[in-house]
Amino acid sequence: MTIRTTMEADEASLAGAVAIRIREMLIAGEFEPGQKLSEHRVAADFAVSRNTLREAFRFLTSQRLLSYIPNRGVFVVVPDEAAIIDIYRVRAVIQRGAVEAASRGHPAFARMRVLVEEGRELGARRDWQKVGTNNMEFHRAMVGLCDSPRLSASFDLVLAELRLAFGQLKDMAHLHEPYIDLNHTLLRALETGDRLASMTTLDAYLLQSERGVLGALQHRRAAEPVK
Amino acid sequence: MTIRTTMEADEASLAGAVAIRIREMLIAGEFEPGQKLSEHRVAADFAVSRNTLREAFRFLTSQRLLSYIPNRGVFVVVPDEAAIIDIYRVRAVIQRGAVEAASRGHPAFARMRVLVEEGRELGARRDWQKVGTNNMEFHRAMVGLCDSPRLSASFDLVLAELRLAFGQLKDMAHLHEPYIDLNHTLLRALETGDRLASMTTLDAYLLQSERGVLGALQHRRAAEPVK
DNA sequence: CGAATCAAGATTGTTCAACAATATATTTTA
DNA sequence: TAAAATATATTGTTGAACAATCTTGATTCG
Repeated sequence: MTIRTTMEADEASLAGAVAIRIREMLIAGEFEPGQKLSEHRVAADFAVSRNTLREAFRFLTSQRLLSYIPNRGVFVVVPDEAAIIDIYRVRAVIQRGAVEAASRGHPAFARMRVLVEEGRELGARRDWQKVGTNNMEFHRAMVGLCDSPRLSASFDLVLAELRLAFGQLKDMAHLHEPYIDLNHTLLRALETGDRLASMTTLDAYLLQSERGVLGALQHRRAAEPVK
Repeated sequence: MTIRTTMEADEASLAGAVAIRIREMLIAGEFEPGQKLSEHRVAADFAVSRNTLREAFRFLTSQRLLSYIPNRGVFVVVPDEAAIIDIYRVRAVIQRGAVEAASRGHPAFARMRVLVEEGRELGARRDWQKVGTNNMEFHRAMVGLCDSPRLSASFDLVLAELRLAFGQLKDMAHLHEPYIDLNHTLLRALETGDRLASMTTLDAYLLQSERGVLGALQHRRAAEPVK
């Protein structure tokens, strides 16, 4: 009997399962940015009742993946520049907290090491899709240094939003390539307990990553203006 | 047409209104800690349908005020020691971020000043209930220094959880009294741009506050053991 | 022609009743 | 007494229905 405290979507219930499926479709970019999700249609597509679907919608809205306008319905969120900037502000605060919380021999390091290695292999294979996921997993693991379920949950939230943003970009191609090495450098600094180097590397990563996303975002805006 | 992006409960919809009412009752301690909330009964009490109530429950679950166990129902969350410790870990990370983000003449300072003043008056009147609320509002305002809606949202989440914990304590009497002056000191350090003093004062506040809550919590456990 | 008005039409908001699936309580049996 | 079986209550989910609100398109008027 697992307790569902917070935001882990429960596959147990149908509503939860539907929420998970929709979330994966959102992250995979299978909906148009800003698209309206009709209760009738989506309920029919997933073969569930409207009431059940509405529960799933509520869940995804609380995850900031869908936006909800009373009496008008539910829409696919399109993270704009302000959202990206804010997301990276959250990341900076939380991940700096992780640097300060880092203690020698913390179990999170093991996972980070595995992920760095995996990242290298994926990079060699030019599988940029998976490199992106791997990169996020690495930073998720890093936040694990805080040993704080709530900080991890908050971090997961902005990360999911970031994935949504990625999914909406056309060619995020090798947007993540440069970070394979940066992550390695960061991990080494963390493991040796060098706070200053860790902070510097982290800040460099965040700045570069944010710029990359903002750039790609602007590129899209230019290609596909307001309709 | 206000967009409901995130977690602001929408009074617009009935489900949202019910969620807000239940949340206020939770924070006011009008439910037993750990109490099960029957869908039938609560739906009848609030004169809404089960489906609508379930939407409200989902919302409050995402707020970590209710816990949800599939096929068993929804229960009033009882923050334990681990939760309190984690909450203060989140507070430390976010509020330290606020200290670093603090910039001269930031609008948040105005509000903080008002709240410090109000806190003094409430303290003089021995209205400890409102002193508690005022204290939380002060720190909420402080997080506003980050200018990050998402950090504020995360902070609101843990603060709501903390209020739930307070509501479950019998005599939180003047648990908040010492902080009236500490908040003033903190504000002064922030406004003068003295990062070091700000950090020191913040850490002192968080440590003291956490101890106070943990102590009160242990006191309750002793008085009312597991049934 | 353009803007405001008004009436369909569609969508969301909410309820209700029903039934299946699961958990809880009670009784029976060993 | 302990385990098993039954009965009862609760949650999970559905479908239909109707009210409230939004959207659309035609109509009218300036």
